[in-house]
Amino acid sequence: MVDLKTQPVVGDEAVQPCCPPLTERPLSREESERTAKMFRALGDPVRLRLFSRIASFAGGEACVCDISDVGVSQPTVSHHLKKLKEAGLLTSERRGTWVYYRVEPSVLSTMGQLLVGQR
Amino acid sequence: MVDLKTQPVVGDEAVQPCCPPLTERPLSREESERTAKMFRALGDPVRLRLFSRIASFAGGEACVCDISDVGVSQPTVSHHLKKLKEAGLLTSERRGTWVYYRVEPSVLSTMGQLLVGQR
DNA sequence: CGTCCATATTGACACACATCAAAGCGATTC
DNA sequence: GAATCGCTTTGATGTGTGTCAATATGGACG
Repeated sequence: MVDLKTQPVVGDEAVQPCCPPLTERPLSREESERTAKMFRALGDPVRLRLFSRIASFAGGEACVCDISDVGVSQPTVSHHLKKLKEAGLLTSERRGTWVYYRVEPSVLSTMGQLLVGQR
Repeated sequence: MVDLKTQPVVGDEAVQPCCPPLTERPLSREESERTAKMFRALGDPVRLRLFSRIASFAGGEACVCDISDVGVSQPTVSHHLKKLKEAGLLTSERRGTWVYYRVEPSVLSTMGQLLVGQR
């Protein structure tokens, strides 16, 4: 049911231990570019709802059809899912007719540490 | 002078616990609107650098002059600081000739909990 | 008062982006 | 193969936003 064989990286390029907490030292330009992309991806209400629906779905993944009733057209849903994927927040896999999205495992804790430091 | 548009988006824990972790349950439309505003504020590289510089500055606050060499013009810096303030992430205070910005205390942990749950 | 300094606001402009209808594509079923 | 379903891509459009130059504001100091 839940297949955890995939352990992809975050974003289109490989990501090292990302960044220290925002309170530790000023971000460099490159760090800020990379990090801003993730925050911006969650900076749209529709994307945030889609992300939250996937993250809280039973099994940790959701078919597009499970989450697409958020008040915008289906192409728009697809557009937002693509953006979340490009930001490295989601991964997707086609299984038969359906496409399943799941939250990239490392993302939540990485962004969390950026905000609050060591857990 | 009290500018209502600069009041924090996140409420105090007792008053209004903002939102549960994104993984707990799907966000409502209102919750997503409110929360997306904060993420969007950090979704620009320049703003993220400014925020990080303030957050990591000695004393927990910084004068605009301390942080404004981020590669854009002075009006643009001012514009970004205003946006961060409107999102509830920063507060500002004028002292003599200078204006000091500091991170709104509750913000980091609130956004952190949104991502990683209870600490 | 006048000048200088630090920051904010205004106005203009180019570009990014959210959105939808329509068309395309992959997989299943008949 | 044809029809259908689930989803993505394309193209068009209106709105949002990052940026700067110019200007305004507000305090400090002669």
